[in-house]
Amino acid sequence: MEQRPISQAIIKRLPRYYRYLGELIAQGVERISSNEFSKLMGVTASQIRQDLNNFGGFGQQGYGYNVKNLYEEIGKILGIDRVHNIIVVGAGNFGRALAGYSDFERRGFRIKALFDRDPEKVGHEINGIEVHSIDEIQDYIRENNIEIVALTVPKAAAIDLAQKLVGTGIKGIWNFAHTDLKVPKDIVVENVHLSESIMRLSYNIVNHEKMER
Amino acid sequence: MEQRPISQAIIKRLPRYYRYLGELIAQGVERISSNEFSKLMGVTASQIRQDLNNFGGFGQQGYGYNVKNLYEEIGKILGIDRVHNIIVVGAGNFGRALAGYSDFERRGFRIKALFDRDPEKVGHEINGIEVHSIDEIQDYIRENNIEIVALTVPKAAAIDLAQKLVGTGIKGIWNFAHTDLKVPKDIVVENVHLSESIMRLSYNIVNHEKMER
DNA sequence: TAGATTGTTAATCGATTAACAATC
DNA sequence: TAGATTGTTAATCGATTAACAATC
Repeated sequence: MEQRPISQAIIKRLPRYYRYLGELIAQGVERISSNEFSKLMGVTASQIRQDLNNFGGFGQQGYGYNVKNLYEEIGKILGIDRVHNIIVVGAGNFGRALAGYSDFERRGFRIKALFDRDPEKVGHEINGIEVHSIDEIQDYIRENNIEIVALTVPKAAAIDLAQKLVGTGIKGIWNFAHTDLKVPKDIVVENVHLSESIMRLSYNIVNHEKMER
Repeated sequence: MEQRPISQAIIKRLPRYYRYLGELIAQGVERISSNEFSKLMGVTASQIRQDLNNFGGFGQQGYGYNVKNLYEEIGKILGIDRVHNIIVVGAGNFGRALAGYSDFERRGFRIKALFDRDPEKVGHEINGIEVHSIDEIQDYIRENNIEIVALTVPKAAAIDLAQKLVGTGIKGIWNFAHTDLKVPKDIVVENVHLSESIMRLSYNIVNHEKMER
Protein backbone atom coordinates (compact mmCIF):
# COMPACT_ATOMS: atom_id res chain seq x y z
CA MET A 1 0.00 0.00 0.00
CA GLU A 2 3.03 2.21 0.46
CA GLN A 3 3.44 4.52 -2.54
CA ARG A 4 7.11 4.95 -3.34
CA PRO A 5 8.12 8.40 -4.52
CA ILE A 6 7.66 9.12 -8.20
CA SER A 7 10.49 10.99 -9.86
CA GLN A 8 9.89 14.47 -11.23
CA ALA A 9 11.09 13.19 -14.61
CA ILE A 10 7.95 11.08 -14.77
CA ILE A 11 5.67 13.83 -13.46
CA LYS A 12 6.96 16.09 -16.22
CA ARG A 13 5.75 13.62 -18.82
CA LEU A 14 2.28 12.90 -17.44
CA PRO A 15 0.61 16.11 -18.63
CA ARG A 16 1.90 15.43 -22.12
CA TYR A 17 0.43 11.94 -22.12
CA TYR A 18 -2.78 13.49 -20.89
CA ARG A 19 -2.85 15.99 -23.71
CA TYR A 20 -2.29 13.38 -26.39
CA LEU A 21 -4.94 11.13 -24.89
CA GLY A 22 -7.39 14.03 -24.94
CA GLU A 23 -6.71 14.48 -28.64
CA LEU A 24 -7.15 10.78 -29.28
CA ILE A 25 -10.53 10.88 -27.56
CA ALA A 26 -11.52 13.84 -29.73
CA GLN A 27 -10.57 11.77 -32.75
CA GLY A 28 -12.70 8.90 -31.54
CA VAL A 29 -9.83 6.51 -30.89
CA GLU A 30 -10.86 3.94 -28.29
CA ARG A 31 -7.75 1.87 -27.71
CA ILE A 32 -4.05 2.28 -28.28
CA SER A 33 -1.00 0.11 -27.73
CA SER A 34 2.12 1.46 -26.10
CA ASN A 35 3.81 0.95 -29.45
CA GLU A 36 1.38 3.07 -31.44
CA PHE A 37 1.34 5.66 -28.69
CA SER A 38 5.11 5.79 -28.65
CA LYS A 39 5.23 6.54 -32.37
CA LEU A 40 2.65 9.27 -32.00
CA MET A 41 4.49 10.95 -29.15
CA GLY A 42 8.07 10.35 -30.20
CA VAL A 43 9.11 8.46 -27.09
CA THR A 44 9.84 4.78 -26.50
CA ALA A 45 7.08 2.28 -25.82
CA SER A 46 9.15 1.02 -22.94
CA GLN A 47 9.11 4.41 -21.29
CA ILE A 48 5.36 4.70 -21.62
CA ARG A 49 4.79 1.30 -20.03
CA GLN A 50 7.30 1.96 -17.29
CA ASP A 51 5.82 5.37 -16.52
CA LEU A 52 2.25 4.12 -16.33
CA ASN A 53 3.16 1.11 -14.26
CA ASN A 54 4.34 3.35 -11.49
CA PHE A 55 0.69 4.08 -10.86
CA GLY A 56 -0.97 0.79 -11.68
CA GLY A 57 -1.71 -1.62 -14.45
CA PHE A 58 -3.95 0.44 -16.72
CA GLY A 59 -3.45 -1.74 -19.77
CA GLN A 60 -4.45 -5.21 -20.81
CA GLN A 61 -2.21 -7.78 -22.44
CA GLY A 62 -2.96 -8.37 -26.07
CA TYR A 63 -5.22 -5.32 -26.20
CA GLY A 64 -3.35 -2.21 -25.16
CA TYR A 65 -4.81 0.71 -23.25
CA ASN A 66 -8.33 2.02 -23.25
CA VAL A 67 -7.86 5.65 -24.22
CA LYS A 68 -10.73 7.13 -22.25
CA ASN A 69 -9.93 5.13 -19.15
CA LEU A 70 -6.25 6.02 -19.26
CA TYR A 71 -7.12 9.68 -19.76
CA GLU A 72 -9.26 9.64 -16.66
CA GLU A 73 -6.73 7.76 -14.60
CA ILE A 74 -3.95 10.19 -15.45
CA GLY A 75 -6.35 13.01 -14.66
CA LYS A 76 -6.84 11.56 -11.19
CA ILE A 77 -3.11 11.10 -10.71
CA LEU A 78 -2.54 14.74 -11.65
CA GLY A 79 -5.27 15.81 -9.25
CA ILE A 80 -7.38 17.47 -11.90
CA ASP A 81 -10.44 15.40 -11.08
CA ARG A 82 -11.15 18.00 -8.45
CA VAL A 83 -11.43 21.77 -8.23
CA HIS A 84 -8.45 23.97 -7.34
CA ASN A 85 -9.17 27.52 -6.25
CA ILE A 86 -6.62 30.00 -7.50
CA ILE A 87 -5.99 33.69 -7.07
CA VAL A 88 -3.72 35.72 -9.29
CA VAL A 89 -1.56 38.47 -7.84
CA GLY A 90 -0.70 41.22 -10.27
CA ALA A 91 -3.37 42.52 -12.63
CA GLY A 92 -0.92 43.41 -15.39
CA ASN A 93 -0.87 41.82 -18.82
CA PHE A 94 0.27 38.51 -17.46
CA GLY A 95 -2.32 38.36 -14.74
CA ARG A 96 -4.99 39.27 -17.27
CA ALA A 97 -3.76 36.58 -19.62
CA LEU A 98 -4.12 33.97 -16.90
CA ALA A 99 -7.51 35.32 -15.88
CA GLY A 100 -8.72 35.14 -19.45
CA TYR A 101 -7.60 31.60 -19.99
CA SER A 102 -10.71 29.45 -20.23
CA ASP A 103 -8.70 26.24 -20.63
CA PHE A 104 -7.75 26.35 -16.97
CA GLU A 105 -11.34 26.64 -15.88
CA ARG A 106 -12.19 23.58 -17.93
CA ARG A 107 -9.57 21.57 -16.10
CA GLY A 108 -10.83 22.54 -12.67
CA PHE A 109 -8.49 25.42 -12.02
CA ARG A 110 -10.80 28.22 -10.92
CA ILE A 111 -9.44 31.72 -10.80
CA LYS A 112 -11.49 33.30 -8.04
CA ALA A 113 -9.95 36.75 -7.84
CA LEU A 114 -7.18 39.05 -8.96
CA PHE A 115 -5.10 41.16 -6.57
CA ASP A 116 -3.21 44.34 -7.26
CA ARG A 117 -1.75 47.17 -5.23
CA ASP A 118 -2.82 49.82 -7.70
CA PRO A 119 -5.98 51.52 -6.28
CA GLU A 120 -6.98 52.40 -9.86
CA LYS A 121 -7.42 48.73 -10.64
CA VAL A 122 -9.02 47.63 -7.39
CA GLY A 123 -12.78 47.17 -7.63
CA HIS A 124 -12.82 46.73 -11.38
CA GLU A 125 -13.48 43.46 -13.14
CA ILE A 126 -11.26 41.73 -15.65
CA ASN A 127 -12.89 38.95 -17.61
CA GLY A 128 -15.57 38.79 -14.98
CA ILE A 129 -13.02 38.42 -12.20
CA GLU A 130 -12.85 41.10 -9.55
CA VAL A 131 -9.64 42.90 -8.66
CA HIS A 132 -9.03 43.18 -4.93
CA SER A 133 -6.54 45.19 -2.94
CA ILE A 134 -3.38 43.34 -2.09
CA ASP A 135 -3.98 44.25 1.56
CA GLU A 136 -6.91 41.88 1.72
CA ILE A 137 -5.09 38.89 0.36
CA GLN A 138 -4.53 36.98 3.59
CA ASP A 139 -8.14 37.30 4.72
CA TYR A 140 -9.40 36.43 1.28
CA ILE A 141 -7.36 33.23 1.14
CA ARG A 142 -8.61 32.08 4.51
CA GLU A 143 -12.24 32.86 3.75
CA ASN A 144 -12.33 31.41 0.24
CA ASN A 145 -10.45 28.18 0.53
CA ILE A 146 -7.70 29.23 -1.86
CA GLU A 147 -5.18 26.56 -2.66
CA ILE A 148 -2.91 28.13 -5.27
CA VAL A 149 -1.54 31.66 -5.63
CA ALA A 150 -0.14 32.73 -8.99
CA LEU A 151 2.46 35.47 -8.62
CA THR A 152 2.77 37.73 -11.66
CA VAL A 153 4.55 40.57 -9.91
CA PRO A 154 8.14 41.85 -9.95
CA LYS A 155 10.85 39.92 -8.18
CA ALA A 156 11.02 41.93 -4.96
CA ALA A 157 7.24 41.93 -4.54
CA ALA A 158 7.13 38.18 -5.12
CA ILE A 159 9.68 37.48 -2.39
CA ASP A 160 7.74 39.73 -0.08
CA LEU A 161 4.42 38.13 -0.90
CA ALA A 162 5.73 34.60 -0.52
CA GLN A 163 6.45 35.47 3.10
CA LYS A 164 2.98 36.87 3.62
CA LEU A 165 1.43 33.72 2.20
CA VAL A 166 3.12 31.38 4.66
CA GLY A 167 0.60 30.28 7.25
CA THR A 168 -2.48 31.25 5.27
CA GLY A 169 -3.10 27.63 4.33
CA ILE A 170 -2.23 27.84 0.64
CA LYS A 171 -0.67 24.72 -0.76
CA GLY A 172 1.11 25.95 -3.85
CA ILE A 173 2.65 28.99 -5.51
CA TRP A 174 2.74 29.33 -9.27
CA ASN A 175 5.70 31.65 -9.58
CA PHE A 176 6.16 33.82 -12.66
CA ALA A 177 8.69 36.14 -11.02
CA HIS A 178 12.34 35.80 -12.00
CA THR A 179 13.54 34.64 -8.65
CA ASP A 180 13.56 31.56 -6.48
CA LEU A 181 11.15 31.67 -3.56
CA LYS A 182 12.08 30.35 -0.17
CA VAL A 183 9.03 28.92 1.56
CA PRO A 184 8.46 26.12 4.08
CA LYS A 185 8.28 22.70 2.50
CA ASP A 186 4.53 22.35 2.99
CA ILE A 187 4.11 24.87 0.18
CA VAL A 188 4.93 23.62 -3.31
CA VAL A 189 6.45 26.07 -5.78
CA GLU A 190 6.15 25.67 -9.53
CA ASN A 191 8.30 28.14 -11.42
CA VAL A 192 7.63 29.60 -14.84
CA HIS A 193 10.82 31.45 -15.62
CA LEU A 194 10.32 32.92 -19.07
CA SER A 195 13.68 34.62 -19.12
CA GLU A 196 15.36 31.27 -18.60
CA SER A 197 13.20 29.74 -21.29
CA ILE A 198 14.26 32.28 -23.89
CA MET A 199 17.91 31.90 -22.93
CA ARG A 200 17.67 28.17 -23.55
CA LEU A 201 16.13 28.95 -26.92
CA SER A 202 18.98 31.32 -27.62
CA TYR A 203 21.57 28.71 -26.65
CA ASN A 204 20.00 26.07 -28.83
CA ILE A 205 19.82 28.43 -31.79
CA VAL A 206 23.42 29.56 -31.47
CA ASN A 207 24.76 26.07 -30.91
CA HIS A 208 22.48 24.39 -33.35
CA GLU A 209 25.05 23.59 -36.03
CA LYS A 210 27.17 21.68 -33.53
CA MET A 211 24.15 19.84 -32.24
CA GLU A 212 23.37 18.19 -35.56
CA ARG A 213 23.84 14.53 -34.91
CA MET B 1 38.67 21.88 -31.15
CA GLU B 2 35.69 19.61 -31.57
CA GLN B 3 32.91 20.63 -29.19
CA ARG B 4 31.10 17.56 -27.92
CA PRO B 5 27.38 17.92 -27.41
CA ILE B 6 26.24 19.43 -24.15
CA SER B 7 23.26 17.77 -22.51
CA GLN B 8 20.01 19.68 -22.15
CA ALA B 9 20.21 19.00 -18.40
CA ILE B 10 23.20 21.33 -18.29
CA ILE B 11 21.65 23.93 -20.60
CA LYS B 12 18.65 24.07 -18.27
CA ARG B 13 20.91 25.08 -15.40
CA LEU B 14 22.97 27.74 -17.15
CA PRO B 15 20.36 30.52 -17.06
CA ARG B 16 19.96 29.98 -13.34
CA TYR B 17 23.69 30.30 -12.75
CA TYR B 18 23.56 33.42 -14.86
CA ARG B 19 20.76 34.90 -12.78
CA TYR B 20 22.56 34.26 -9.49
CA LEU B 21 25.78 35.67 -10.83
CA GLY B 22 23.93 38.82 -11.90
CA GLU B 23 22.64 39.19 -8.37
CA LEU B 24 26.10 38.68 -6.93
CA ILE B 25 27.44 41.43 -9.20
CA ALA B 26 24.66 43.73 -8.00
CA GLN B 27 25.74 42.98 -4.45
CA GLY B 28 29.32 43.83 -5.27
CA VAL B 29 30.68 40.31 -4.83
CA GLU B 30 33.85 39.89 -6.87
CA ARG B 31 34.79 36.25 -6.40
CA ILE B 32 33.09 33.08 -5.31
CA SER B 33 34.17 29.49 -4.79
CA SER B 34 32.14 26.59 -6.15
CA ASN B 35 31.46 25.68 -2.52
CA GLU B 36 29.98 29.04 -1.55
CA PHE B 37 28.07 29.19 -4.81
CA SER B 38 26.66 25.71 -4.22
CA LYS B 39 25.31 26.72 -0.83
CA LEU B 40 23.73 29.83 -2.29
CA MET B 41 22.03 27.94 -5.09
CA GLY B 42 21.21 24.71 -3.33
CA VAL B 43 23.12 22.42 -5.66
CA THR B 44 26.39 20.52 -5.23
CA ALA B 45 29.75 22.18 -5.75
CA SER B 46 30.70 19.21 -7.84
CA GLN B 47 27.86 19.84 -10.24
CA ILE B 48 28.82 23.49 -10.65
CA ARG B 49 32.43 22.62 -11.45
CA GLN B 50 31.42 19.83 -13.81
CA ASP B 51 28.91 22.03 -15.61
CA LEU B 52 31.31 24.91 -16.09
CA ASN B 53 34.15 22.70 -17.21
CA ASN B 54 32.14 21.60 -20.19
CA PHE B 55 32.81 25.05 -21.59
CA GLY B 56 36.26 25.82 -20.30
CA GLY B 57 38.31 26.48 -17.20
CA PHE B 58 36.76 29.66 -15.90
CA GLY B 59 38.09 29.30 -12.37
CA GLN B 60 41.44 29.48 -10.72
CA GLN B 61 42.79 27.02 -8.17
CA GLY B 62 42.96 28.42 -4.67
CA TYR B 63 40.87 31.44 -5.67
CA GLY B 64 37.55 30.37 -7.12
CA TYR B 65 35.65 32.11 -9.88
CA ASN B 66 35.64 35.75 -10.80
CA VAL B 67 31.94 36.63 -10.67
CA LYS B 68 31.88 39.25 -13.39
CA ASN B 69 34.00 37.17 -15.73
CA LEU B 70 31.93 34.05 -15.22
CA TYR B 71 28.74 36.05 -15.78
CA GLU B 72 30.04 37.28 -19.08
CA GLU B 73 31.28 33.88 -20.16
CA ILE B 74 27.95 32.23 -19.46
CA GLY B 75 26.27 35.10 -21.30
CA LYS B 76 28.38 34.29 -24.34
CA ILE B 77 27.63 30.59 -24.07
CA LEU B 78 23.90 31.36 -23.95
CA GLY B 79 24.26 33.62 -26.95
CA ILE B 80 22.99 36.71 -25.17
CA ASP B 81 26.08 38.71 -25.99
CA ARG B 82 24.37 39.53 -29.27
CA VAL B 83 21.00 40.82 -30.43
CA HIS B 84 18.12 38.52 -31.30
CA ASN B 85 15.26 39.96 -33.32
CA ILE B 86 11.88 38.63 -32.29
CA ILE B 87 8.33 39.02 -33.48
CA VAL B 88 5.30 38.06 -31.45
CA VAL B 89 2.28 36.52 -33.13
CA GLY B 90 -0.96 37.12 -31.30
CA ALA B 91 -1.68 40.54 -29.83
CA GLY B 92 -3.79 39.21 -26.99
CA ASN B 93 -2.94 39.52 -23.33
CA PHE B 94 -0.03 37.15 -23.62
CA GLY B 95 1.46 38.85 -26.63
CA ARG B 96 1.09 42.20 -24.89
CA ALA B 97 2.75 40.83 -21.80
CA LEU B 98 5.76 39.74 -23.82
CA ALA B 99 5.82 43.02 -25.71
CA GLY B 100 5.80 44.96 -22.45
CA TYR B 101 8.59 43.01 -20.91
CA SER B 102 11.59 45.29 -20.68
CA ASP B 103 13.81 42.58 -19.20
CA PHE B 104 14.02 40.86 -22.56
CA GLU B 105 15.15 44.01 -24.29
CA ARG B 106 17.90 44.39 -21.75
CA ARG B 107 19.21 40.93 -22.56
CA GLY B 108 19.34 41.55 -26.26
CA PHE B 109 15.98 40.10 -27.18
CA ARG B 110 14.36 42.80 -29.29
CA ILE B 111 10.69 42.55 -30.02
CA LYS B 112 10.40 44.24 -33.40
CA ALA B 113 6.71 43.79 -34.15
CA LEU B 114 3.45 42.16 -33.18
CA PHE B 115 1.22 40.30 -35.59
CA ASP B 116 -2.48 39.64 -35.37
CA ARG B 117 -5.24 38.66 -37.73
CA ASP B 118 -7.77 41.03 -36.18
CA PRO B 119 -8.02 44.11 -38.49
CA GLU B 120 -9.10 46.13 -35.46
CA LYS B 121 -5.71 45.66 -33.91
CA VAL B 122 -3.58 46.03 -37.03
CA GLY B 123 -1.90 49.42 -37.35
CA HIS B 124 -2.13 50.22 -33.64
CA GLU B 125 0.80 50.31 -31.30
CA ILE B 126 1.21 48.34 -28.10
CA ASN B 127 3.99 49.49 -25.85
CA GLY B 128 5.51 51.30 -28.78
CA ILE B 129 5.44 48.17 -30.91
CA GLU B 130 3.39 48.17 -34.06
CA VAL B 131 0.78 45.52 -34.79
CA HIS B 132 0.97 44.12 -38.32
CA SER B 133 -1.39 41.94 -40.27
CA ILE B 134 -0.63 38.26 -40.10
CA ASP B 135 -0.63 38.21 -43.91
CA GLU B 136 2.58 40.19 -43.98
CA ILE B 137 4.50 37.93 -41.65
CA GLN B 138 6.65 36.09 -44.19
CA ASP B 139 7.77 39.24 -45.96
CA TYR B 140 8.40 40.98 -42.69
CA ILE B 141 10.63 38.18 -41.43
CA ARG B 142 12.72 38.19 -44.58
CA GLU B 143 13.09 41.95 -44.67
CA ASN B 144 13.84 42.47 -41.00
CA ASN B 145 16.25 39.71 -40.16
CA ILE B 146 13.93 38.04 -37.67
CA GLU B 147 15.41 35.12 -35.82
CA ILE B 148 12.72 34.11 -33.33
CA VAL B 149 8.94 33.97 -33.59
CA ALA B 150 6.91 33.79 -30.39
CA LEU B 151 3.56 32.12 -30.96
CA THR B 152 0.84 33.22 -28.55
CA VAL B 153 -2.11 31.98 -30.59
CA PRO B 154 -4.50 29.04 -30.25
CA LYS B 155 -3.33 25.54 -31.01
CA ALA B 156 -4.70 25.20 -34.55
CA ALA B 157 -3.35 28.59 -35.58
CA ALA B 158 0.05 27.73 -34.15
CA ILE B 159 0.31 24.51 -36.16
CA ASP B 160 -0.71 26.42 -39.24
CA LEU B 161 1.76 29.21 -38.66
CA ALA B 162 4.64 26.87 -37.94
CA GLN B 163 4.24 25.58 -41.49
CA LYS B 164 4.19 29.08 -42.91
CA LEU B 165 7.37 29.94 -41.05
CA VAL B 166 9.40 27.10 -42.54
CA GLY B 167 11.72 28.48 -45.18
CA THR B 168 11.53 32.10 -44.06
CA GLY B 169 14.91 31.83 -42.39
CA ILE B 170 13.79 31.97 -38.79
CA LYS B 171 15.91 29.96 -36.42
CA GLY B 172 13.63 29.41 -33.46
CA ILE B 173 10.02 29.28 -32.34
CA TRP B 174 9.02 30.21 -28.83
CA ASN B 175 5.83 28.22 -28.59
CA PHE B 176 3.13 29.17 -26.08
CA ALA B 177 0.41 27.11 -27.77
CA HIS B 178 -0.68 23.87 -26.12
CA THR B 179 0.57 21.62 -28.83
CA ASP B 180 3.79 20.18 -30.15
CA LEU B 181 5.00 21.72 -33.39
CA LYS B 182 6.51 19.65 -36.13
CA VAL B 183 9.15 21.64 -37.96
CA PRO B 184 12.37 20.75 -39.80
CA LYS B 185 15.30 20.29 -37.51
CA ASP B 186 16.99 23.53 -38.53
CA ILE B 187 14.31 25.35 -36.54
CA VAL B 188 14.60 25.07 -32.77
CA VAL B 189 11.39 24.97 -30.73
CA GLU B 190 11.21 26.04 -27.11
CA ASN B 191 7.87 25.22 -25.52
CA VAL B 192 6.16 27.09 -22.71
CA HIS B 193 3.24 24.87 -21.88
CA LEU B 194 1.46 26.60 -19.01
CA SER B 195 -1.27 24.00 -18.78
CA GLU B 196 1.36 21.33 -18.21
CA SER B 197 3.04 23.52 -15.64
CA ILE B 198 -0.12 23.91 -13.57
CA MET B 199 -0.82 20.19 -13.78
CA ARG B 200 2.59 19.47 -12.33
CA LEU B 201 1.82 21.93 -9.56
CA SER B 202 -1.47 20.16 -8.98
CA TYR B 203 0.23 16.76 -8.83
CA ASN B 204 2.84 17.96 -6.39
CA ILE B 205 0.21 19.54 -4.15
CA VAL B 206 -2.01 16.47 -4.10
CA ASN B 207 0.88 14.08 -3.56
CA HIS B 208 2.79 16.26 -1.21
CA GLU B 209 2.23 14.32 1.97
CA LYS B 210 3.73 11.21 0.42
CA MET B 211 6.65 13.18 -0.91
CA GLU B 212 7.92 14.23 2.51
CA ARG B 213 11.31 12.65 2.84
C1' DT C 1 -6.08 -21.50 -29.31
C1' DA C 2 -2.66 -18.22 -31.43
C1' DG C 3 -1.31 -13.60 -31.60
C1' DA C 4 -0.68 -9.44 -29.46
C1' DT C 5 0.79 -6.66 -26.02
C1' DT C 6 1.30 -5.76 -21.33
C1' DG C 7 3.89 -5.72 -16.76
C1' DT C 8 8.25 -6.30 -15.03
C1' DT C 9 13.02 -7.74 -14.58
C1' DA C 10 17.59 -7.10 -16.31
C1' DA C 11 21.00 -4.42 -19.05
C1' DT C 12 22.51 -0.11 -20.56
C1' DC C 13 23.19 4.44 -20.63
C1' DG C 14 23.79 8.99 -18.82
C1' DA C 15 23.99 12.23 -15.15
C1' DT C 16 25.40 13.29 -10.52
C1' DT C 17 28.46 13.04 -6.72
C1' DA C 18 32.81 11.97 -4.51
C1' DA C 19 37.60 12.12 -4.35
C1' DC C 20 41.99 13.86 -5.13
C1' DA C 21 46.06 15.29 -7.75
C1' DA C 22 47.28 19.58 -9.99
C1' DT C 23 48.16 24.25 -9.26
C1' DC C 24 47.32 29.01 -8.18
C1' DT D 1 55.55 28.34 1.13
C1' DA D 2 51.01 26.56 2.92
C1' DG D 3 46.23 26.69 2.17
C1' DA D 4 42.58 26.79 -0.78
C1' DT D 5 40.15 25.43 -4.54
C1' DT D 6 39.92 24.11 -9.15
C1' DG D 7 39.81 20.62 -13.05
C1' DT D 8 39.16 16.01 -13.82
C1' DT D 9 38.96 11.07 -13.09
C1' DA D 10 36.53 7.44 -10.81
C1' DA D 11 32.42 5.74 -8.24
C1' DT D 12 27.67 5.95 -7.58
C1' DC D 13 23.22 6.66 -8.51
C1' DG D 14 19.09 7.02 -11.22
C1' DA D 15 16.67 6.94 -15.45
C1' DT D 16 15.96 4.84 -19.91
C1' DT D 17 15.83 1.03 -22.94
C1' DA D 18 15.71 -3.83 -24.06
C1' DA D 19 13.98 -8.26 -23.42
C1' DC D 20 10.77 -11.61 -22.33
C1' DA D 21 7.61 -14.33 -19.46
C1' DA D 22 2.86 -13.66 -18.12
C1' DT D 23 -1.64 -13.28 -19.76
C1' DC D 24 -5.56 -11.37 -22.10
